[in-house]
Amino acid sequence: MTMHAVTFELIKKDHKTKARRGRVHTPHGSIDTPVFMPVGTAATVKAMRPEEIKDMGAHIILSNTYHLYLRPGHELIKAAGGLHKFMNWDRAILTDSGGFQVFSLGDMRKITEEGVEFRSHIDGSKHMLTPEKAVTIQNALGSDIMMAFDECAPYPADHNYVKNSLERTSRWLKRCKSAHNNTESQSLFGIMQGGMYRDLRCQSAQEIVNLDLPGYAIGGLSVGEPKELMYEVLDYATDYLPENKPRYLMGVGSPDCLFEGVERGIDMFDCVLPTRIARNGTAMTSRGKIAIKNAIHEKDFDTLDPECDCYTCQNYSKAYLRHLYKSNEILSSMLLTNHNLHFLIKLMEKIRYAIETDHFSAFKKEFMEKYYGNLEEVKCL
RNA sequence: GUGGAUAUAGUCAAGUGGUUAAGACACAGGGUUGUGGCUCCUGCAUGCGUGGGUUCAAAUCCCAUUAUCCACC
Repeated sequence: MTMHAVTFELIKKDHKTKARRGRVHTPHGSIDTPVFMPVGTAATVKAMRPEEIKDMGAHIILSNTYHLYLRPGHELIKAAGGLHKFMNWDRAILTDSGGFQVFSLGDMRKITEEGVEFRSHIDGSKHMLTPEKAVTIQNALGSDIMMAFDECAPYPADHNYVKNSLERTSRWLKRCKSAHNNTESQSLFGIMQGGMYRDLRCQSAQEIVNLDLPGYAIGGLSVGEPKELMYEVLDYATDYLPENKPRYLMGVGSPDCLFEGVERGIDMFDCVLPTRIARNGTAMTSRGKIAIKNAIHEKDFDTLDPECDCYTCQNYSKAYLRHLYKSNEILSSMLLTNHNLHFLIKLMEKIRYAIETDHFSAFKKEFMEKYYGNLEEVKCL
């Protein structure tokens, strides 16, 4: 039995669904699950100070291997005393491996058995990322949870391509595990691939679970496929993962997807959605999304969400927020980001409470009706 | 009063005889799911100060007129 820096405690299971209430323990504190993790790609959750994210109840945030490797460089962050110290965040950090960037940065890259050769999006310089390198970088960063270096297959992709890709990802995972030697302070999570194919999801799961890692992620979803298809994959994907380890659905963060994921046994989520749409003028509220730039809010002196107790909703009107957005003021991003993150983090708190008190399904129904107007339309999204 | 210049969308403007009048900003709507994002997409003048005329064809040429600006009396 390997000793892991990160451990999972399963506290309660929902009776009607696969939803679970748990707790992830890390060297930088514990995280109640299901949890939504704000994304701070470049060692900062855009427009937020660490204190703000803490105050709204976040206990873990994400950062990114690829981006920090290119700028400012992992050696510099190591010299600064590690990522926690560098960015003034003393709670848990999960770092993505750069596998997703290989997928999203598209063109200028070449995937081989050894790893991925790519060009920097910053200056065009040539680099090679391998499983070993991704681990080395994440070791230097000192994140609590390191993600395996994987290939996120695109959608659509044929069975043969996805099979080859997942098998290579499994081989890469073994290399990641071998390269990772400070298991007492950092934990490595594996990533399941397999696209939209059930047999491949099963195969991928078996291969990664064999390595007895402290946690497993489901990757390769939310890459452009219809939501219904993602739910279909999730229906069985979580069953292939061990019950006593945290399950992390990568890149998912719209409220409906969070509910659907939790319902299918997901414990951890991350997504740029709340922070990105905040910067682009959209707020998530208990009554659905609000595009603050719309003319209808010009003289609306009410707050974004009457049910919200975030800093923004305590102090500012929609008319003011609209003005800030239209004027391109920095405070617009700050206030809307604060609100959206607060909204999702509180939503997850409510979901955890609902699981604890055995009314998850009822809470889901209540929330969805209010957020999306009526449930019939949600299926069409 | 005389001479000159300019009048094209809410604003700044391209176009100087030939198919549905660039572009930018503003305005209006939409998108965004392991962040290459204070971003991307879409819409927005049947109309070129006004009235005539020339021409197969005029924002473009001609005449008149109005407004604004600049010089000089």
